[in-house]
Amino acid sequence: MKKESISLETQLSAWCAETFAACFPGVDLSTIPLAVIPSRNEEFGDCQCEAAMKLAKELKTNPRAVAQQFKEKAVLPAFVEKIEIAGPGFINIYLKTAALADQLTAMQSDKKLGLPNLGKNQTVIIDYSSPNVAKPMHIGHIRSTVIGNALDRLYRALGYNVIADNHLGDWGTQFGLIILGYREFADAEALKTAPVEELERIYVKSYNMSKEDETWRDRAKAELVKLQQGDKENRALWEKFVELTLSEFNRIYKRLGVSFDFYRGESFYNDQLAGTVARLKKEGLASVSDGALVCDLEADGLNVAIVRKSDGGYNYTTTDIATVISRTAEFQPSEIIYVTDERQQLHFKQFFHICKKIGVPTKLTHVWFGLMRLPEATFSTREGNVIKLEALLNEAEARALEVVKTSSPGMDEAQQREIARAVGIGAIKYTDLSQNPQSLVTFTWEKALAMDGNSAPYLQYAYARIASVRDKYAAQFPDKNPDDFPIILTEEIERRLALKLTRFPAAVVSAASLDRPSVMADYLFDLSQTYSSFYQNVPFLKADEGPRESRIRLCALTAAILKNGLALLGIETPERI
RNA sequence: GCACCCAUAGCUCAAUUGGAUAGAGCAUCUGACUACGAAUCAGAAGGUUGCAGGUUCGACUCCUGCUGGGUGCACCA
Repeated sequence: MKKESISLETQLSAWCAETFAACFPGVDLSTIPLAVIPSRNEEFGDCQCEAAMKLAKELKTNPRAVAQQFKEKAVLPAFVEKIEIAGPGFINIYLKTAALADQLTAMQSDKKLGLPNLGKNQTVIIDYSSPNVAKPMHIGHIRSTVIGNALDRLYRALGYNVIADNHLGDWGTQFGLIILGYREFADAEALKTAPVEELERIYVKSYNMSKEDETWRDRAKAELVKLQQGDKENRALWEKFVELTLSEFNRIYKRLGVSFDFYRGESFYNDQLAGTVARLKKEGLASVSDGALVCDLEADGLNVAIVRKSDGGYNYTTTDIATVISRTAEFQPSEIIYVTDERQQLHFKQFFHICKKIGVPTKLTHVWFGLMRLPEATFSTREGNVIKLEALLNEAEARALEVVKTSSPGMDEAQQREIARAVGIGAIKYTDLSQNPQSLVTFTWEKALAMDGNSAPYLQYAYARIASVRDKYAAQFPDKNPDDFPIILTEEIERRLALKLTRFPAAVVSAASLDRPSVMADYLFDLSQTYSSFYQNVPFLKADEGPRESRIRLCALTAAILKNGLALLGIETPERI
């Protein structure tokens, strides 16, 4: 990587570490966080270092004195204007404005906008979306899909070799019920027009019958056994169910701009389950209890996990362990990330623990999010109060279309629709991505489809305005190239914008390493707010030559970051909205 | 009963993982379209961070105990 594309904070962190080492030669600094971070408050410089206070705690001395010692010893890097000691021992750093301009120039000449190649030669598997076959996707599925996809994009942007795997729920006891129900009361017409809905109807009906009718339950069980033993007819039916479901899911994924490298459902690992259990037994981790084979994790505070049912069948703990073993052998990933809702926390803790015990070296991460609820209650298929994902997408596009029509009445209809699609889908995604997911979410249409304030359309609007400025500039000054002029930061708002622009790479790194797309969304919104203020308060096209070109360049870099940053969240940026 | 999670402005959420005066958006109020797109901007108002203790230079953040809500806890995934 080119040296100038390393963020200023990264360089300053290294500089601080060196200076502290010089001040305190005998002291072990390895455990002290020495990083330089963006200032928490703009009035206290551009960046700050809190290490003096942390170090003072370690040394049991006065933090201000430590900071003072640092300041006396410090030889300022060329791009630093000055440093100041403040408060209990903050080291506030002021950057030279010219250095900021240089940093922007370097970013602009880099196709990756300064993103580091952190993931070189590392494979990360992201397991997300993972819906069940024969059940329509509803609004509860969107979070895993959208968050997982954003992580996918973030890791890829940082150079990781990402494998996106859709671990479909395509195997299990429900298929006995569905096969039986299908034979008895499938509606051929409904199966054509709305296949997954019909499969679900069949399942629900069959399930309810099994609860009341023992004979029915036994027949379903028999169908399941036949399927598991490879019976041709049942196998063909199962394949048909999977195919019908997938084709419908793919239609939704396409609308969402989501794609996977693999669709390896649970069935893919089916023939590895017996071996997995054998391995657990061999390692002495499994024991028989009430006829079932279990891993007792009581000692680690993780209850008991069943790995083979008393009827000899396997359950999802076993499947998940087998999946990890298989993935590790095939891809040697450095990490596997799972994106699911919070209800599965215990399950993941259990099987991560077991994997560790059998010596799986891979880092396993569970990214969980709060359950989606309706204002009245938790929604469930049985209650019949689910909102289907497609209905949500349709509604989003319809509402966006209304807005587009009123604000751009002259546009032809096809373009209006295309924009409404990007804006509507973007709004939905952003709603899920812009908040820390670890709290339960109450679904409201109003919130899901927010179009102003902290929302995707706000960011898209900022982008479209820049695109418009760019085109107007090109039309008015066809013989000029802004890049032939230097970036000069004279207005305070220009400097503030510049500082935020330089922090794009750090935002991406942070979002990925915390597995929180919301960090990226926060950054982009903050950037957009600063840009909007710049836009509203400083003339571009009417400015004198020089400042004019410099501002056009700031606009261009902002546009590039908005476009790329939103792309990392899977959100499109139309040139006109 | 045990475990995990959540509680911040009227509402929806932030707070760089222990830092300086807790910040945004919506809603409310006041201003700004004969400058580049008003899906915008400038400003005002809004807080005992659920409660009570504790740890320390410093707590929304960590510890203990409560209150209220959510979710799990043996053959569904």
